[in-house]
Amino acid sequence: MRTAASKNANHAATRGALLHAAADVFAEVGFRSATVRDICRRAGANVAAVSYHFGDKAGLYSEVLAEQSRLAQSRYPVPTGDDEPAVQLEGFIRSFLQRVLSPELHARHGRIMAREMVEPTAALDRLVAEAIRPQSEMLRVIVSGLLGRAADPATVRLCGMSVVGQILFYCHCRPVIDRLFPGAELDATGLDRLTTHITAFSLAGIRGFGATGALSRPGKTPRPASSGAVKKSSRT
Amino acid sequence: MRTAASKNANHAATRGALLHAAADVFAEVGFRSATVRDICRRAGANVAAVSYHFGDKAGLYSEVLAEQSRLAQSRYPVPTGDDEPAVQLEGFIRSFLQRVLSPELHARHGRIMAREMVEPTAALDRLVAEAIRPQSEMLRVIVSGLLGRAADPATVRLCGMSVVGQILFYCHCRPVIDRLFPGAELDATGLDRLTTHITAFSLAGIRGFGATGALSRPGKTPRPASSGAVKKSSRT
DNA sequence: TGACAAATCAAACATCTGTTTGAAACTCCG
DNA sequence: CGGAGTTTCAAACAGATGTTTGATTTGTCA
Repeated sequence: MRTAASKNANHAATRGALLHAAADVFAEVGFRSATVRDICRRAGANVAAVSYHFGDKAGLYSEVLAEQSRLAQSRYPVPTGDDEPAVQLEGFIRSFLQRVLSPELHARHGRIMAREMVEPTAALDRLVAEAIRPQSEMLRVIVSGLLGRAADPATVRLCGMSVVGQILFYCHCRPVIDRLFPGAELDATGLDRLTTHITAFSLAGIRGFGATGALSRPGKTPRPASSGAVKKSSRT
Repeated sequence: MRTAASKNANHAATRGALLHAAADVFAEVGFRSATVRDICRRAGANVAAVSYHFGDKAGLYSEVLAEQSRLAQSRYPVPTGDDEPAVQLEGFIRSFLQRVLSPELHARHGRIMAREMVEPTAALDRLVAEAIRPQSEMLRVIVSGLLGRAADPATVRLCGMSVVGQILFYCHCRPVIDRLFPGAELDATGLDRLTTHITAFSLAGIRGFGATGALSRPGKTPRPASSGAVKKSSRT
C-alpha cells in the first residue's frame, strides 16, 4: 500500500485518460449510447480499465459529471461583488452562457448537462445538490434584489426560471436552432451579443413585475427603494 | 390488393396498437433505449410486427414523431385572429405550453420532442420543416408586430427565442425543477399561472427593446395598456 | 535482487438487441 | 370448398455490449 507516491502516477494517468475520453464520448452520444469499448479505445486503455478504476460504466459517468461541473464552475465562475443587482444579473447570465455554450466547454459540459436534464440518471441528485441548487440560490438573491425585498417568492422563482430558460434554450435546442437559422454561430462575439440581449430582455421583464404600483424606468439604478411595489401578485 | 375493405381492419388495428405503445415507450426511455420487444409486448403484437408494418425501428419512430406532432397541433392549435399582438402572444404561449406540458400530452409529445431536440435523429429535419418552422414563423410575425415594422430582424429573432426558451425550460428541465422546487405541480391552473407569467415577462421584455432607440410606434400596434392579456392581477 | 501488490491485458461470458425466416393462421372471394 | 394473398408467429440469427477472469506485466521496497 505504499503506492501513494509513485504507483499512483500510472494509476492517475490512465484514470485521467479515461475521464477525458469518457467526457468526449458521453457528450457526443449520451450515457446509454456510449460504449466502454469506445471510451477505452480513445483512452488507449484496456476494456477492463473502466471496471477496475470506476467499478462500472455508471460510476465512470458519475465521476465525469462531477468533474465537468467543477471544471466549468472554476473556468467561468459567477462574479461576486457588491454591484447593483442589474450588474450582478448580467454577470450571472454571462458566466452561465459561457459555461454551457463556449466552444471549449459546449462540446462537453453543455451537452452532457443538457442530456442529464432531459434523461436523468442516478447521478442527477448529486449534481443538483452540488452544482445546480447553489446557482439557483444565487439567482434568487439577484432577482430578489431587482424586485424588491417584499417580492412574492413565487414571482421571484418564476422570474428566475424565465432567465435560466432563455439561457438554456441555446444549449438544449441547438440542433433545432442550427436548422432554423443556419449560419448563426456562437463564438465569443456571439456569446457577448446573447448576453446583452438576455440581460436587457430579463431586466425589462423583471422590472415589469415591480412596476405595477410604482413605476420603475428602465434607467440605471434598480434600487429596491420602492419595496412596496409588489402586492397582489399570484400566490403559489 | 383487395384488402382495402376488410383486411385492413386487422392491419390498421395492430399498426395503431404499435404506434400507441411506441409513443409511450419512446417518451419514457427515448429512441435508443426503447426496445422493439418492449413495444411489441405492450401492443400485444409479435416482435416481427415492427419490421412488417414499419420496416424497422427507425421507421416506427419517425411515424410516431409525425403523428404526435399532428395530434398535439390539432389538440391545442395556435389561435388565429386579428387580435392585437399582445393577445396573439398570449395565445401562442398558452397553446405552446399546453402542447408540451399538459398532463395528457406531456407524457408523450413533450418528452419525445425534448429528447429529439437534445439528441436529434434522422427524423428531426422532417419535424423542423413540418411543425417547428411554421411555429417559428408565427412567432416572428407576432413579435414583429410588438416591436414595430422597422425592428431589426436579429432583434425579432432573439426576442422570439427568449419567449420559446422560457416555455421549453419547463419541458426540458422538468426533472431538475421537480428536485429544486418539489410540490410545484403543473396542472391546469399551474399552466394558466405559467401562461400569465411568461406573457407578462415577455411583453415587458420585448417592449423594452422598442423603447431603446426610437419609440416603437408601429401603426397597427395597439396601446399596450389596453391589452387584456397583460393583466397581472389575474386570478391564480 | 526478489518477492509482492498494483495495474494491465487478451479472451471469454452472459445477456440483450434489431432483424430475418419460413411456416402457420386468417380472411376473403370465386 | 379451396386457393391466393395477407398477417401473425415462434424460433433463430448475427452482432454488440457490460462485465469478469485468470494470467501477465510493471513498479516498488526490503
